[in-house]
Amino acid sequence: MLSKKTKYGLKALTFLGNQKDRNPIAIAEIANHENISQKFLESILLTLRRTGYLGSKKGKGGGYYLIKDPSEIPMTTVMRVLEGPIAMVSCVSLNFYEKCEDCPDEQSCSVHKLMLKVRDSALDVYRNTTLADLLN
Amino acid sequence: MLSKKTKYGLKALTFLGNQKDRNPIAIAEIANHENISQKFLESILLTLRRTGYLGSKKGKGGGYYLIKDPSEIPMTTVMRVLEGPIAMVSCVSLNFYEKCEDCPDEQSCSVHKLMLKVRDSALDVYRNTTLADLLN
DNA sequence: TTATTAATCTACTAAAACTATAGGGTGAAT
DNA sequence: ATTCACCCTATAGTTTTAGTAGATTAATAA
Repeated sequence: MLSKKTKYGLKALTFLGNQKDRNPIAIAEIANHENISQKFLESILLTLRRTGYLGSKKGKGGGYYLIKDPSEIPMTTVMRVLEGPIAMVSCVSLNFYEKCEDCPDEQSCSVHKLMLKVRDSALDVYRNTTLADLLN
Repeated sequence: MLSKKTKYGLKALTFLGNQKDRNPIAIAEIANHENISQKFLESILLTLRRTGYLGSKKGKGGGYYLIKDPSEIPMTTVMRVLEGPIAMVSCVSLNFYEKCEDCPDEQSCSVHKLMLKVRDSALDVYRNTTLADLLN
């Protein structure tokens, strides 16, 4: 299951991407429009800012805005930042590889074989989809 | 992340599929060979039996054995039984569809769009992989 | 200039849900 | 009598999803 964190993060990015200009938009407005718990969204937007997708402005009239062009925001990194590793098992993870403790031989492991395929297919989707593809 | 339930279930199915004959194999032996908590594996094998993949025999010399040919066990149903819906969001699930409460319009929802692609690609893998493909 | 207001930032806490596992008893097959 | 699957329950641990309280920053009104 996709975590709400990822779901909310994607919706927020989309909402910001759909704006005409890039003026700051308050958390409250995004949360309201997308039916998201404001405090939860706050922490999500913070991590998206730290990743380099969003800029923020404090004080009155402040809020969040897209820093990059939507076509330069690939789902690969968005998913990694919000949801974590794309691989369902660490032994097939590109960025977070770890050997399975219980598994003596990766090559002959059925879980490894299957999850490798699944990872490749998911990666294919994420690599070929940017935020721009999800906008209206 | 793939749950250990699914991981263990797959390993058990593979272990049984790799046997020469179809004699019953005790839970303890499978658990031992695959480094699995025996009690946990017990409940997993039970659900696999109820799904119709495994048969069991009680008493001395008892255990579990494959009922179907490995080529007739598609990963689609194995994953659904062990891991749950293949879709990461219920609004793109074939077998467990549910409308998102927060989302007013599915067609314009970015999460929906993305997860539809991911589901299709995962489904493609699972549908084209049977237990036979994972054996040695 | 000063006070007020509106917003992000930070950290801590808490409730709820889910995961993984353990324990003990029952009953069937040998 | 023994060996196994079967079934039910409980529980520790982890993750998710928030909520609370306050600090910080910036714009604006007095």
